[in-house]
Amino acid sequence: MENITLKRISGALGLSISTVSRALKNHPDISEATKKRVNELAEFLDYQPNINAINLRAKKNRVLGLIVPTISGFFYDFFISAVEEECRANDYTLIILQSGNDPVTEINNLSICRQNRISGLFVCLSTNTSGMTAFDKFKEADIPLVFFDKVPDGKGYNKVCIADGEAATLAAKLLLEKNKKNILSIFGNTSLSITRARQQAFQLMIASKKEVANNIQHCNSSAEAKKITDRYFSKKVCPDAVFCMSDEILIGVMKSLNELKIEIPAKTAVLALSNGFLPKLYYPEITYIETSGYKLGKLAFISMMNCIDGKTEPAELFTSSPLVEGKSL
Amino acid sequence: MENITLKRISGALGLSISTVSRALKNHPDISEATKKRVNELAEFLDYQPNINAINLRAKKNRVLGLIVPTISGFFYDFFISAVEEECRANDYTLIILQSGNDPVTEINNLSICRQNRISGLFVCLSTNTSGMTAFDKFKEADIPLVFFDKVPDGKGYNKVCIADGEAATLAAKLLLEKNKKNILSIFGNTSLSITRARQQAFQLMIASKKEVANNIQHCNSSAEAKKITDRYFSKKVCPDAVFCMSDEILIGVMKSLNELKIEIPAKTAVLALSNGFLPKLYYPEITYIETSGYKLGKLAFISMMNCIDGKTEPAELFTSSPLVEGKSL
DNA sequence: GATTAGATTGCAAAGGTTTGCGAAACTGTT
DNA sequence: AACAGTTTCGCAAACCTTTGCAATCTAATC
Repeated sequence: MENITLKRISGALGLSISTVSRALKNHPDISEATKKRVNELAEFLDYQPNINAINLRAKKNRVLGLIVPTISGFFYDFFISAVEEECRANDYTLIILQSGNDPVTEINNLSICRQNRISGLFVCLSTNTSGMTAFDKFKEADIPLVFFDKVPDGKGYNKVCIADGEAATLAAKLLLEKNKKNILSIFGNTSLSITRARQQAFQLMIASKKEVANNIQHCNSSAEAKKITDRYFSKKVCPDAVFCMSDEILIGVMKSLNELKIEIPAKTAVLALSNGFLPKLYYPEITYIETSGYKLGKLAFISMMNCIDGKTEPAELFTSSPLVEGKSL
Repeated sequence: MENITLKRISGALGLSISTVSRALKNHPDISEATKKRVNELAEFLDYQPNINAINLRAKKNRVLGLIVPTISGFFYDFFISAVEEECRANDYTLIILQSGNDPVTEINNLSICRQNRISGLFVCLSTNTSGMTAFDKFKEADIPLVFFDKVPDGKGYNKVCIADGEAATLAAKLLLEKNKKNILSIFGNTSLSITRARQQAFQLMIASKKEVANNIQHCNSSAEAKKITDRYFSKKVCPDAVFCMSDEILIGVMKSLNELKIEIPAKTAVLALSNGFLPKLYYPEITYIETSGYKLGKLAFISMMNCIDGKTEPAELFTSSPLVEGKSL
C-alpha cells in the first residue's frame, strides 16, 4: 500500500503541498474552509507525517538516549520507568541501551547514540569505565549528558544523585537513637563513590558516640554479605543492629538472619538504604531510608530539560531520602 | 559546529558526493586509493551518516517498538532486557513504552509507534484492553506484531507464551510425588488467560489422585494472597503444601508463612511458578518452575525476525519451563 | 591511430517536510 | 474603474543519502 504523504493529499484536493502542510499545522494563512477539507482527508487516510523527513529538515531528533548497566534489578528499572513516563509526556522518544558493565559495549552504545542523533543522554557508568574521553565527544557536539547513580568524579558533569551523605547520616542517627551499641555495617565496593560517601557519613555520625562499636565490612555481592553476616552472628556476642548500604546487601543479610533464625528486631535490628521494593517483602518489613530510583529518574529528566533549554553550567542535583518505617528497628 | 556530511567530505577531497558515499560503503567501483583517502578523512572528522536521510530514502526504519504495562517488576524488565540485547546485536533500535494498564495510553502508544514508523512491535496487552481494532491497523500496514504475556485470544496473532499448561502440570506432578495431601493453590485473576490455563492444567493433574484435597483460591494482589494464606494456616488442619501461580502471589504467601512462623518445608511445602528472582531471596530458597521473562524475550525476538523475514502465518511459540530446585519442597 | 574494454567517477533524481517570499484573488473604497 | 489592502495560496530550496545511468579516462589491442 502506498504511503500517505502531503503530496498525496495535496494531489487529491487540488492544493499545493505547502498549503496542506500549513493547514495541518493550523497556520493562520490558511482559510478555515481549506483547513477543514485537509484535516478531514488526512484523518480519513490516516496520514502520519514522516518523522524522518521532519527530523532531516529540522536537523534534530527529539530522541533521548539512556545507558544503564542492566535494565533488570531493583533500581534501574524504576529509574527507566520514570524517565520513560516523562519522555512520553514531553514528546521525546527514548532509546535504552544496556552496557552490561562492559566498557567496550559502553563505547559501542555511545556510538549507537550518536548514530541516532540523540538530543541528550542519560548515563550510568559501567563499573569499570576506562575513561571519560568517549563522553567528552558529546560535550563537544553540544549534546547534554546527565549522569546518575554511577557518576564520574569531578565538576564539569551534570549529575543527579541520591543524597548519600544525608541518607547515611540519618541511618546512623536512627540507630543511635535506638541505643544500639554493637553495629554491623556492611558497605559495597570501596571503589564506588557512593560507597565512600555513604560510609564516611555513617562512620562520622556513629563515631560521635564513643561507646558504640561500629563493625565496618565490605562486600561485592549478596553472597558475600550473607557470609559476613553468618560470621558475625555465630560469635558469642552478636551485633544488636545491622546496617545495609544497599538492597543487594540487604538480600544477603536477610538470608543469613533467617537461616540462623535470628529474630528481628528482638535479637537484632535491621536498617537499610533501599529502593523500597525489597523491604516490603520480608517479615517483619524492613525499616529503610528510601533511595528511590523512580524519584531519581524524574529528577534526571528535569536536569536534562534544563540542559536542553540552554542552562550551561553543569549542575549536581540531589533527591531527598525519607525514612520509611517498617518493623525491623 | 557545522554538521559533517557527505557533501562536506566530498568538497574537501574534490570528489563527488556519490563517490564518497560509495567509498564509505566499500563499493567495488571505487579505487582503493580513493577509498583510503575518504575513509581517513571521514574518520578524522568523525563523520556520522545521517540516519534520517538514510531512512527517508530507504523508506523504512530499523526500529522496533515494545509496549508493556510497566517496566519495573519481576518480569517485564527481564523480558525487555532480552529484547534489548537482541536489538542491539541486530542493529535495531528499540523504543519502549509503558501503558500503565490504561487502554487510552495504550492507544496513544500505538500512535507513537506509528509516528516512529517502527518495523515491528512487541505488545503485552493492558489488562483492560478494549478491543483489537487499533492493533489491526498494524496488520493492514504490514507491520508485524508479536504479543507476549498478556496475549489476545484467537488465532491470527503472533504470540510467544510460557507453556502454562505444561508448567502447571509439572507443578502438580511434583506435589503429588511428594505425597502432599492437602494443597492450598492460589491463582490470579480468572479473567486472564494465563490464570485459566494454569489452573485448568493444575487442577486436572491433582484430580487424578482422588484422595488429595486441592483448595483453590484466587486473588488480585500480594496482600490478598497473604490474607488467604493467613486464613488457611490458622485452621486446625493446615495445608501441607502451597502452590503459587505467580511471583506476586508468592510474596503474599511467604509473608504470611514467615509471620506465622510456619517452617518450610517441615510444616508445609511451597512451590511456585516464578521468573526466578524472588525464590532465591527467601530462606529456604523456594523451589520453582521457571517462567523466564528473559527467555520469553529471546523467543519473542526470534518470532519477530521470522515475521520481518516474511513468514506470513501467525505462529504461537512456547518457552519451556524447567524445574529449579530450592529447599522448600 | 582508431577502437574497445574496463576501471573509475559524476550527474541527477528521489524520498517527505518546512518555510521565506512572491503571486494571485478577493474585498472594499474612492 | 482603478487602487490599496487583505486573505489565501503556490514555488522552490534545503535537509542528506542512495543509486541507475552516463561520462570520462587509461591502457591495450588491432
